[in-house]
Amino acid sequence: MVGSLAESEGQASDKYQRILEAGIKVFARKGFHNARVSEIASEAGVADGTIYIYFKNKDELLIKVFEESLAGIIERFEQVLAREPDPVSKLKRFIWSHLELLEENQALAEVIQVELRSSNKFMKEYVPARFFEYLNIIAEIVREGQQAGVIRPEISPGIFKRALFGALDELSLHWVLRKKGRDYLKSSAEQLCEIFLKGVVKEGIDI
Amino acid sequence: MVGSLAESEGQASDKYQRILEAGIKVFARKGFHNARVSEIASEAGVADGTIYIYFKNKDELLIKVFEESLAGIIERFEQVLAREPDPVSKLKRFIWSHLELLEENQALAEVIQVELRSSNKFMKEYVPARFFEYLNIIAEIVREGQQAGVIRPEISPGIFKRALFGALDELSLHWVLRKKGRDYLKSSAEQLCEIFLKGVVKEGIDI
Amino acid sequence: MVGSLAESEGQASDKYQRILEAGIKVFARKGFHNARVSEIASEAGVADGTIYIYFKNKDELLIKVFEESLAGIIERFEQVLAREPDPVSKLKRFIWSHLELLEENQALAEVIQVELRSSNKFMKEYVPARFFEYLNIIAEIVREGQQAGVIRPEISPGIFKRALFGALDELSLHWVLRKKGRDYLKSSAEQLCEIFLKGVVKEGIDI
Amino acid sequence: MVGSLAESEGQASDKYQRILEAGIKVFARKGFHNARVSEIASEAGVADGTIYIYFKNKDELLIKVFEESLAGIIERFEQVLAREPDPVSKLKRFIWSHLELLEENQALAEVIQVELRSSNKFMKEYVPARFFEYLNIIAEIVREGQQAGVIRPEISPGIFKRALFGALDELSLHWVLRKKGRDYLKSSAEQLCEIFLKGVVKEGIDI
DNA sequence: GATGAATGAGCTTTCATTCAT
DNA sequence: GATGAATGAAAGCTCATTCAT
Repeated sequence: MVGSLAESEGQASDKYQRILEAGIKVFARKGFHNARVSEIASEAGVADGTIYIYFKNKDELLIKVFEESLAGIIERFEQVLAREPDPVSKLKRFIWSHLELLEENQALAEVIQVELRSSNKFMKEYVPARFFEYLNIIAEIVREGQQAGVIRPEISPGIFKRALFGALDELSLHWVLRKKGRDYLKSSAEQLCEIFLKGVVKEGIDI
Repeated sequence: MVGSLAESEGQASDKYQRILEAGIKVFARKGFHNARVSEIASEAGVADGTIYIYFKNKDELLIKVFEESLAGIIERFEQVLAREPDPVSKLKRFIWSHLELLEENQALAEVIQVELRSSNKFMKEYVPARFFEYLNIIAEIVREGQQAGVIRPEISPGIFKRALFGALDELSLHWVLRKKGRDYLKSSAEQLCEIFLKGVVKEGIDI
Repeated sequence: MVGSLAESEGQASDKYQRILEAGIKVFARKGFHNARVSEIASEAGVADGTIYIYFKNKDELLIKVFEESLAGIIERFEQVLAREPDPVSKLKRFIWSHLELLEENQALAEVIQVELRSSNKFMKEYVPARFFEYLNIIAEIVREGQQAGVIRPEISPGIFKRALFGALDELSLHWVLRKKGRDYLKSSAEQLCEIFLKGVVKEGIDI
Repeated sequence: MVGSLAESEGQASDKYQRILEAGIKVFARKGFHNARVSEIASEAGVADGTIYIYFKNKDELLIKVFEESLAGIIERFEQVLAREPDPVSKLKRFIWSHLELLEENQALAEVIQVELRSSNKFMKEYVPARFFEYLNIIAEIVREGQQAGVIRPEISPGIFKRALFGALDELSLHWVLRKKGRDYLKSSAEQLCEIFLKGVVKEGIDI
């Protein structure tokens, strides 16, 4: 009796957190539509009904999975980027960090890569505020670079942020789905730095 | 008799085509999982069961929607690109054409943008051959440019094609989901040409 | 044109017969409920719709399969039995012939064994007249035997006919379903003769 | 509170049993293929989905209906037969009991008579272990009788058990389907005892 | 008569959600 | 708060039957 109490009460009410993490795992494994609430519950070690105490429904759980995960990522990124001396290194660091993040945390990566897309669609009303925050890290670096005179002023930060994210996203997706190795992520990072910083056209060529 | 009947009925047995187009519309409107076979059927003006005469199941319909649509797009792109004199103009033309295509055909765009993703996931076994063909148009231009000496040899065509597609894709998604106006697409095209051809870093800055 | 006409008209309109035979095969192979009208059609080499020219519906086809098949069997049995000199040999011959018939014509056997049962049920209104005719062959032999003084008068022909048919049926079913060999049918025939003619109790034992 | 609630609800969670009994009724009424899961559910007073908590699917429900019902019957038969002094009376008692059982429980009878057949077919892989147990009660009596010297040694218990069951089965079917009265069952029992114990041929007649 | 493409009613099964305990 | 048995709506798919040719 004591033992079981200790066990069940063990981590106070971390149930919210546990469900969230179970959500990441199961959404990653099965995709949103194929994820079963009961599977998430059992992964989290709670009863099915318990999920509905902490989340309004399955959709909201997915949203929270994004939001909370991104919150952590954003915080971490801001710390990492603060250590970089200039906007150009920040941009490089962003690219590397985004891809490294995936490697460390594939389940979350799959949710963000794949489910964010399909959910964007069926949850049209949901505006992914955190995701915008994440994108704006990029835009902010660009603006900084423009102020510092190292990034061309004709570049639109709002479009650039999506272009870069899209590129990262597509390469990540390919890496996730096609089970590419570690080297593929490294090459991707190097190449993206080249492309987004210097472009592909040879210097001196008129375009 | 035959002729007039065929005419009044629509176009004889264009049912395959009609279902395909209804599929595009409904998948775009609802997403794959929320699209109801019965809705596709009624959109196509056929009975539910008729869909199963032409397609093995709902999954196969989605696949065919991609394959057939992309086949048309690829053909069209190859014609358009053939008219461009050099690899750099081809790359620009590709970017513009991709975005113009979306504008003309929003429903198809939504399916390709969003559903391709979520289906990639649950149809892991399906290898989207046509999509690879599409991507390879980009890679081919890069290779051409490298041979012609106008594109830097250190650029990997295989990674570049995904980076560019990802960027186009993300901007398109944003345009589709956030109902941005026509100008947004134009700016996107211009900016992407700048970014991917010349990079964002000011000339003369050491990186 | 000539060739195809010759072919299609080849056997005049034996289509009725062909469908009937296809019905036997497919009902035997799949059971009534799992038999597809289209499979019967293709087995018969006709179009699906053609079946509805010759038969009101699937149920009626099943009924006709029984009736027509039994008609042939009854005719054959009457010929065979007419050659037997006395009621007791007739009874023996009936048992042997019933089992031999199965061996020659397993598909029909399965239909009669299995589908007759389940169809009796869902087609409650249908009274299998031909089947009664078949059973009455047995009853008639018993009556003959009673008149000739070789069969005990206290035996009810109406109950005996069903008892014997049931026994034959059950052994046949076992043989059909469990893929027993030829010997099993021979032993069955021998044993049934023993049991139904002489009973199982040793002579002299009081019961 | 607990007790009274349990009482008012029926019998606590007898849902398994209730579904089983509803299954017997509906399978008997409609046959396996025409029985609707929703009808069984409403007959049992539960929701459609509840059936799938207790049974894997409709097929398994049918199997369980057999197995559980036969288990009860076999137990009852063994008790009844144990009270009979000798193999011959046991055989008589078996015949009477089988037919009496039907009378008491017509719905179950119909399922066993009719659906067992059609299911044997479509569930070829399912080996009706309980049914074999039931048959073996007969075989065992025969063996006992042979050891006791009251049943002829040339009778094969394995064939006899099927012959007797088939006869009982056919008469029962006729009784069930043709709505024969109580007397028909009595005559059937008497006649079967005569036939299976003493045969139909008059004593002294050479066969 | 013959065809076979088309129909659409109707089925089993799943699973998010509820609520009595 | 926590549970998990029960719910029941809803959807993909099948296939007997029809009917324009």
